[in-house]
Amino acid sequence: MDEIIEIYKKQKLSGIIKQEDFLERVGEKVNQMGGLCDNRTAAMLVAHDLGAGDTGEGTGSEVHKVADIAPGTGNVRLIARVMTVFPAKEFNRNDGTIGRVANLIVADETGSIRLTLWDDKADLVKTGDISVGQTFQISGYVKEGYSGVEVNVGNNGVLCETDEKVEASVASTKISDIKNGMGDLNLRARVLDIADIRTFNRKDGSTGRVTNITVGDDTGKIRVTLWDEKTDLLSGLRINDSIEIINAYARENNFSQQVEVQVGNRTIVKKTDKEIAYSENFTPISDIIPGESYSIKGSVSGIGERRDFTRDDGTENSVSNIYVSDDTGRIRIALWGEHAGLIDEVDIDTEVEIIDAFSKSGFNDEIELSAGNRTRIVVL
DNA sequence: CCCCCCCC
Repeated sequence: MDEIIEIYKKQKLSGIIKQEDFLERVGEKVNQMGGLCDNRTAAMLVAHDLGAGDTGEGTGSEVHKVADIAPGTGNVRLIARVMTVFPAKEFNRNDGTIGRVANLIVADETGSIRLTLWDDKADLVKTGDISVGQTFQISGYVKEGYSGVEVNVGNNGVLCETDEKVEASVASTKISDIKNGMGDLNLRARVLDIADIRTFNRKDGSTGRVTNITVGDDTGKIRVTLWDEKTDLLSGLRINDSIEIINAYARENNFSQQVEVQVGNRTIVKKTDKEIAYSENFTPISDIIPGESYSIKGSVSGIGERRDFTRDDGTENSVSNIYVSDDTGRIRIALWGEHAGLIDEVDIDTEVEIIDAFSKSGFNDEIELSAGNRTRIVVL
């Protein structure tokens, strides 16, 4: 209580508010923050709310925007939403005490920045009092860290949850820059294809759900894998929607050897209004070599028959074939399953786009494309 | 952590 009164005096608040009212408001603040604020922090915040100019470290009246924070900014106050929480770590100080440190990524409408929390503030991560999606009033000091400018919040800093609504904007990675192993990945992209949801059994006996979407931006496209409850997002998605994927990670798929974006527990996927440019990269037919995925564009130059067959494993399927020609050559397309019906929709000379078909050396050692369930076909 | 590249 003494320290609250000390702040009351130090901030020369007697001309603004009665001491007892100040104490009451501090109490309200503590309750409002759900126990996340101590008395001293709450007192500084109330003082700030009352327009006090110097409430200690970083609590000057100006609220900084993330984009304005530079290495020389000094103490800052910001209001930002937690985008990522990294686990807290302990370390030994030279004086024999155990220090704690934790990192967050927070964002406001101007960008995102890393917060480094020390000791008591880092403990809030350990106790689960800080999680993705919460918005905080933050006061700390700016420092150049390992991965750029960051805000350090120590014992004199402030980290208080607030109800204030903050639009979070995070720098996005271009698809062509995505590398295996990347974390903390944010993308803005256009939905190009949406697959069905599949269920599978885990080794522990539980049932999982998984699905994929293909997304593109002006630098390329990538397969996105959504797990379990994240597959529910599909019901709200349509092809050509613009989406933001926040806090995803990139992993090479053991099966395809391609890097994919993984949408896990902590990843946020949401639609945006922003138009995202994407143009399909069509390969000239004569450049196709076996063992890759390609998109081609051309005119139908041959139409075969539909055939129903039984696979070795007993499942039924259908296949039909068309030929497609462009300026550089002609190729056979095997149309599997639902694509087999395409032969009824096209005539000779119909323009088509065959997107994401897999090339292989087929019948008579000729290169052909397989249009399977990862392939999208557009009839123009 | 899951999956196709199958037919004649």
